[in-house]
Amino acid sequence: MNADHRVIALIDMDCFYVQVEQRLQPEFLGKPCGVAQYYTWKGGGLIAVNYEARNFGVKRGMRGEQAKELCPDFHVFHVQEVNGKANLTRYRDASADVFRVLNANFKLVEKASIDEGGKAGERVMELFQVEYIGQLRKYSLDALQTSMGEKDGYWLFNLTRGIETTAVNSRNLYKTISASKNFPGKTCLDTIDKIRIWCHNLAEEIFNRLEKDRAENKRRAKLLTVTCTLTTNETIARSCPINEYSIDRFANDTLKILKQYNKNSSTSNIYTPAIINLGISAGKFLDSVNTKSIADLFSKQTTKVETIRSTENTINWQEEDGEEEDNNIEEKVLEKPITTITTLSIQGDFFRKFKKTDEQINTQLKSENKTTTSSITSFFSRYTTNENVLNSSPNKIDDQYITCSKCHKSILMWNMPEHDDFHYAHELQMEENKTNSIIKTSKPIKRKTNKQKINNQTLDSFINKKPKN
DNA sequence: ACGGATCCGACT
DNA sequence: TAGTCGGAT
Ligand SMILES: Nc1ccn([C@H]2C[C@H](O)[C@@H](COP(=O)(O)OP(=O)(O)OP(=O)(O)O)O2)c(=O)n1
Ligand SMILES: [Mg+2]
Ligand SMILES: [Mg+2]
Repeated sequence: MNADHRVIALIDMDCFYVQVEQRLQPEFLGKPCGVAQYYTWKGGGLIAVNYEARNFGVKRGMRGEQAKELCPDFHVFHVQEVNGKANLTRYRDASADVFRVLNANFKLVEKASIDEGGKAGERVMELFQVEYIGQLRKYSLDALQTSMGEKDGYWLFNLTRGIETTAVNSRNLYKTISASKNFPGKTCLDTIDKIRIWCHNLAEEIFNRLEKDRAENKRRAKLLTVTCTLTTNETIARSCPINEYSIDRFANDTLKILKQYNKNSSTSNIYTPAIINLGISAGKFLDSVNTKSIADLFSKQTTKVETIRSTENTINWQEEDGEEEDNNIEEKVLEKPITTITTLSIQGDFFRKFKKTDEQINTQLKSENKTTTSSITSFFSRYTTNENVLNSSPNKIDDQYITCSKCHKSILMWNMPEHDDFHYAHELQMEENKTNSIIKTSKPIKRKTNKQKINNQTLDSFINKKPKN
């Protein structure tokens, strides 16, 4: 794909977790609701809020109780809990469903995280006193590089001229699998017994997710990282190798690491300073097919697991039993890690910021804008019922066709939103070509609003797939 | 007591 | 190159 002529579509589900719940309980469709984690502390913390509820001022991060004050009819869905910890499996699975559909229908799909806010965007706006990205064109490459650094300045210079050739990544696989939990206030983990239990709970969740990942993606995590925050407010992260997927091994390894920060006597059950956040993460995935042969191809790589310094001694990671007679515990053998993709950190932040700006612009452009919006259920049905959504073959019944007013082509009814988008994109392109040819005052970016939704049908009749969960 | 989770760059 | 830490979302 030539980066000069490519079209990148951005797909972002509306209030995703809420829709996942509504799909399971359709009686709440059209009602203000949100998804919260936990309950006992002020009705739980909201992590997703639908648009009906946003109209009442309900926001992510609010407590369920506060949402009820703002919106008496507000309904709270609660995240499933397993062993007293929020478990996001339902949403991960739903997300995987979305990506299965996307991957089956598009050549190149990249998972991104585009959100409002963003420090880099703010810094640029502040520094250069601009509101729109195009206004940056009045600054020289030199000026941009002086303020933003050589790399980011160059990127920005080209970006403002419509030049951005970064490849779209085709990978969607996560690089880490992690499970963590806060233990605020009185709930802090201040005894070995409590810590042991939570090491086990987190280990179990990680294990389950790793096993599923191994089956689906034919790879194995090689590194376990334990992260904890103590009441002293310091955060510590330590890693150890994963030799085998096992709940007990994960739990025991985690516990062993944590014990090294216990200032109390090792015979006491009291743990000081207490733990207010505990997390386990698995990463450094390696393909499990041909692992042996691949490992043999490269000379053995030795990786040092950082020594843990305390005033008295230096402790290194070591196996429980001495089977692995690697007495030089300073070094352990790990296979060569997979190559990681690097991207400029500024990119995501920058877009995030200007996305917000765009939304401000939207209010001015309301009347001429439209947006293609549909429910999550219609997303699945539409993109799974047709063999080839984008180029569906025209051997269908006549009354399913409509004539496009712009190009007078006969278009399958359910392809009309996409077809219409084509014209929309085309118009944008023409406009952009005009403004790009000459460097002059920039125009606000023309953008679709979220308000006027066409194709917002909640087409229950199209539902042919329901989750089991 | 604004949680759980993921990614990435800087630093060493 | 590997592990740790912190920032960002
Ligand atoms: N701080 C956050 C942000 C998001 N999410 C979860 C819940 C969201 O439903 C999902 C998708 O994130 P979005 O930022 O896309 O938010 P929504 O889809 O909920 O809302 P919008 O309609 O604005 O996209 O990720 C979360 O748990 N914590
Ligand atoms: Mg969003
Ligand atoms: Mg969304």
